[in-house]
Amino acid sequence: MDFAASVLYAAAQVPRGKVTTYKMIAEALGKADSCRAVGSALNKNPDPHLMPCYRVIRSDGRVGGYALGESEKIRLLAVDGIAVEGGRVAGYRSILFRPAPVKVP
DNA sequence: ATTGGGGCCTCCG
DNA sequence: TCGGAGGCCCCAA
Repeated sequence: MDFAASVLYAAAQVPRGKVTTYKMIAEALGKADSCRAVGSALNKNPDPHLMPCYRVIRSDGRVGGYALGESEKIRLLAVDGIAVEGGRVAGYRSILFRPAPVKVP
């Protein structure tokens, strides 16, 4: 399992109505300081519509970027019932989901 | 709140 | 093949 696939796998674990952060995913892969690389992987992900990477936000609560545009990301979050106000996810602290560690041999 | 520096991965020259 | 730049970032001043 390569890096990109691991990232997608971790992101896919996030249930509807919850969010996770780039950092958490990095940690789930055992590489806590590769958060930026995680963003890269999600950005180049093959199926933005099948892969809910919009549920991945920054650790400070800001939405971060999105391949299809930040506004689109916000819209998709709204569909999940997650409100974004002033560029930040409202009450993101209480809906954070930590993905299970991904074994990467 | 801002700013600067750092580490990880991928793509292009 | 090798090197450099950039990206859906993070943390400490």
